[in-house]
Amino acid sequence: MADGRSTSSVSGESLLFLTDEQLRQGIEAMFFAYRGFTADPDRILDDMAYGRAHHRAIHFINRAPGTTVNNLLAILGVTKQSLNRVLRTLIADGLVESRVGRNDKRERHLHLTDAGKALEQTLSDAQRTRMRAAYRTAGPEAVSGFRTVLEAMMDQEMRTSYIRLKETGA
Amino acid sequence: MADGRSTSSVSGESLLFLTDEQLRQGIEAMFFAYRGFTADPDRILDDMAYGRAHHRAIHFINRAPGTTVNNLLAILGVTKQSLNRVLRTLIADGLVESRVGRNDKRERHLHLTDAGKALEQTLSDAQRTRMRAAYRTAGPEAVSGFRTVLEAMMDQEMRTSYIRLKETGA
DNA sequence: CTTGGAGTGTCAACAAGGCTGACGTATTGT
DNA sequence: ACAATACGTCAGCCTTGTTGACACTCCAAG
Repeated sequence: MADGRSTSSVSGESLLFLTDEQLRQGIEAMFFAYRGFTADPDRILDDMAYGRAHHRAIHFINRAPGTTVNNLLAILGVTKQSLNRVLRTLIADGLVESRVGRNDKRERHLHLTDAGKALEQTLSDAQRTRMRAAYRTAGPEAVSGFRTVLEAMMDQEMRTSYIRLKETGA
Repeated sequence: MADGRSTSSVSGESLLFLTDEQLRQGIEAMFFAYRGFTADPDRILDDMAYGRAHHRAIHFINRAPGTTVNNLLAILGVTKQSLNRVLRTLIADGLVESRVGRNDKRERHLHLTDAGKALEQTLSDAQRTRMRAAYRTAGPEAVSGFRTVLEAMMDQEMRTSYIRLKETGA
């Protein structure tokens, strides 16, 4: 560590040294890339009365229709009060529908309305466009590596959520 | 788009189709991974009176010692009022030093004090530890792809900043 | 059937960290 | 001399996170 160096795994024939400099470049890449990643939906949301928190809620409700509030809470990693404020406006604006659970009537199952789906489409189109461009530029092998590193970077808890969603969608 | 499919670049012998599903998985991977990415320094900062904004300022001052306020503003992509609030506390707490420019006395050149460097080290150690673990798990080829995709995902402006920093450090 | 606890909603208060607008003060360059 | 630049600061606003407290519904166990 003091010499800014750390041993690493072997890659085929070459030994990889992970210097602090290499790691820092990765850190900065994440910082700058995340800014780009959120920029396009942010621009769209700015014109409306919504923010990034609304986007996240809409995204995951669309991804897992009928999900409960508690479930969404766990995925988003915020307090119910924070989520509720966002959810309330989305429901009031007719983008999200909250249905009382059939089996357990305490639970609320969340669904996007047609208007909600339309907004989701608009937002994720914008985000996917950038993603698609980046993927094409980088090429398939790079994309595979990209996903592998991101997965390794998640907390165990989040990795579980991520995998579950991934399998749901596939 | 309606069929959830979009053509892409050719990869050696195989044709890559970027389905909306694949893109969405990438989007979710970014979301979950970024949470992990910031989690460790956030925990440390929570115990002090600082937040993520302080971390960012400290990081880039350390990265480019003597940088001007305007320069930092451009890299961080915030207003001077936002940055100033953070900078003021860091200077008051003796972590950052602001020196009047030699050539142009309007400019303030920012440096970390010893205490500032110590905090920077603590924060980036935590972040690098996770990064190193992820890099090792994923392997060298994945790391290369990871970086390639992230670079392609940045805004042109940010890519320029990123590259400049990268060359500075190397 | 009562009661504890889980799931949910909501109110209040607060903090971090973005933003805009306006203004002041050096300093520099034309 | 004057305009532009670099910086600092005050005031006010927004979003989105936090705690704490409380109420309601409903399920399940005693």
